[in-house]
Amino acid sequence: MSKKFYITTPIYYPSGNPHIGTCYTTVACDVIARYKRMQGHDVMFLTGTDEHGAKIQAAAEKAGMTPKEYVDGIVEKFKKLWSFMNISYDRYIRTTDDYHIQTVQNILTKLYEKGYVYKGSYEGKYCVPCESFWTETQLVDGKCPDCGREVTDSKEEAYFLKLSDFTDRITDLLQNSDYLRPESRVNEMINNFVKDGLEDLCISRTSVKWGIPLPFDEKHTVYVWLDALINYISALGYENDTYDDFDRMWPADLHMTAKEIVRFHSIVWPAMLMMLDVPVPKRLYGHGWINFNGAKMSKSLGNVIDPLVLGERYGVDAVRYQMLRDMPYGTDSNFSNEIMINRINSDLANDLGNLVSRTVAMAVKYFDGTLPAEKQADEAADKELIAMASELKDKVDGLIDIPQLSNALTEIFKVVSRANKYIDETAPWVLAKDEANRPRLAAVLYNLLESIRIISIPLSAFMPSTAPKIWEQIGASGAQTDYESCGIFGVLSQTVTVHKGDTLFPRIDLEKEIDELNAMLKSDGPAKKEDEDLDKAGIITIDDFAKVKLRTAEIVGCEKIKKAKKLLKIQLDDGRGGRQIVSGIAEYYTPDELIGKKIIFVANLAEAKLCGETSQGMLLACDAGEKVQVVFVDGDTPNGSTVR
RNA sequence: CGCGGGGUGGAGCAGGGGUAGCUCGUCGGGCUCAUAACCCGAAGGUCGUUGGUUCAAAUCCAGCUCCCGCAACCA
Repeated sequence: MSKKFYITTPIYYPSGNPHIGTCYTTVACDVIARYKRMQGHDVMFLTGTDEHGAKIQAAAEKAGMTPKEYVDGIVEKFKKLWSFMNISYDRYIRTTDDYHIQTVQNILTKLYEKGYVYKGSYEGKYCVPCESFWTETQLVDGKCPDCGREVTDSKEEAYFLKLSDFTDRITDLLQNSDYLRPESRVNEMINNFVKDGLEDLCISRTSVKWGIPLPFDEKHTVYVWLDALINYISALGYENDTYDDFDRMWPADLHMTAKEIVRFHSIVWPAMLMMLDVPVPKRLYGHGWINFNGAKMSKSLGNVIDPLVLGERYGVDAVRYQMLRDMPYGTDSNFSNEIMINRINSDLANDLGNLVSRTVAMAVKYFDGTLPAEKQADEAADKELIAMASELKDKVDGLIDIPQLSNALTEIFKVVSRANKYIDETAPWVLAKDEANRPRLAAVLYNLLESIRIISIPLSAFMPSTAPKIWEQIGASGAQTDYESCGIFGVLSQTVTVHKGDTLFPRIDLEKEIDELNAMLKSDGPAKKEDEDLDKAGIITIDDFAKVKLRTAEIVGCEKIKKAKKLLKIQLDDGRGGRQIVSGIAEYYTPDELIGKKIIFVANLAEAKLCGETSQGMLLACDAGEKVQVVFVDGDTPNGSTVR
């Protein structure tokens, strides 16, 4: 009987287009899913999109669409990308699907009846026009951060999830099981969120319309995170009639996520399941981020690399390979065009592609493509290669389970290297010079073809379209490409026929490629962003501008605020008795270099407190690339002069 | 003294008490089957810093320092 294996990606939030980070998570799941299928498991691979919430609502309004229309468009993009990346998901869930909504409502009813969801009140600052609650710290100048209007102290009734009852069980789950991996994340969660006792989670909003209504109080919609987490079981048919896989597939064998959402998956999710008396998933893996040229991946920096573009240029399998190969276990990885191209050239073109190419070429050249049955082994020469190839399956099996995909690839490529070395050691071109050596030459080529066959089987999970091309070239087919046959050396026919094929991975000209990619980045990077800025702000009138009172002042005192990384406390001589402002420029200026300088500041900005310090205004500064440049005033302008 | 992770040859990483290892790059050599690919060899490191434990520390402990996330604040 085959064992089941249920693996999930997070469901992605479609407020923008998919990027390489979501792509990594999904490809990693795909590799594991493919590998498990190959091993004969009954696999369910789930991905999807998380389509409710205020941000979607806002993005849709801006685009002049209904939320549903808006997400429909984005979902198409996700599905297109997954199809392009060869993602073999079995099911795609959308949180706007009826059956999911039904499950969420049923679960909430259950939790409510059990007393795990209770009505309380949410206290905070409320902005009436925006219908939004804000915490003290979110306020801007004590006003609504969205519209800038006054907020009032307000209480809103809200529903809470009684996480506080589960502190002990969650602590136990995190510390005494191997649920959360890598282990380094356990301390992070315990110290930050669990140690002092879990707090009940507010799980309903009246301000967000685009969400699932609470079945027992329709004024409220469900907090998106709760809605989202439930997808892992609603997609199996838990509390709905659309699917019927829950008993067979649950608990999940692996939830794959990126590290920033480990918190919800390691605390809220298992607690919810405990409340429902449903078993918790077997494992949660929080992988690191892909950093681009050392900086955090971000759209505002214009360094998002479009997986579609990369895939079109280098081939989908090459991109899949590089992402997985360079992501270490547990921590972040670096990405740059150079890293990617070097990886493709050295591993895929030089080592793997060339190995296949030279082996097949020799079989064609010396035997017209079909090996003779008569072979002559040389145990001393053949032993190591055969041993390494034969042991590969077990090694990769173990690493896939952990899951250390990068190390699995390393193991596979150790055999590739050994095979290349074997060619050098046996020097087939020398053997070919003497007819008497034909049986030995045939054995050498056979051993190489077998090694390639064995390598290509686990590799087929990572590079699903390359493996069949290899099989075609080395004359492997049917059961010779099965998972089981990967553990056996000597499966290919003794008189196998090879077929010379196209180059698997053409070498890439590094310099030329880098130039072209940089040119692409420039053409749709910062310029585009500026336009968006303007669009967003809209056109203002001279009267609007007149509301802002700008004045000059001299910096007479300046010091760092100790508890803050970015803040400087600045004393100004504004010609009217002085004032204090706080500015977030500590990373770019030292107090000494500012004292004595004249600057321009906003004089009629409402007072605010930052890290306990009062700020009575704001100095003008401009973004200068990565840095911030304060606007200084030359000459002997009197302090307090009006700027207009 | 907020919470975590990390500082190992030019770059990226592995190791986690007992001759410092891998990939890429560099230099030299070999080979000519192959995608200017492949194979061998060499150079290059006081394993961030100071002190401690130990017969022995990159590894354990303490202090310091720098980097990167998260959290609080870029008014």
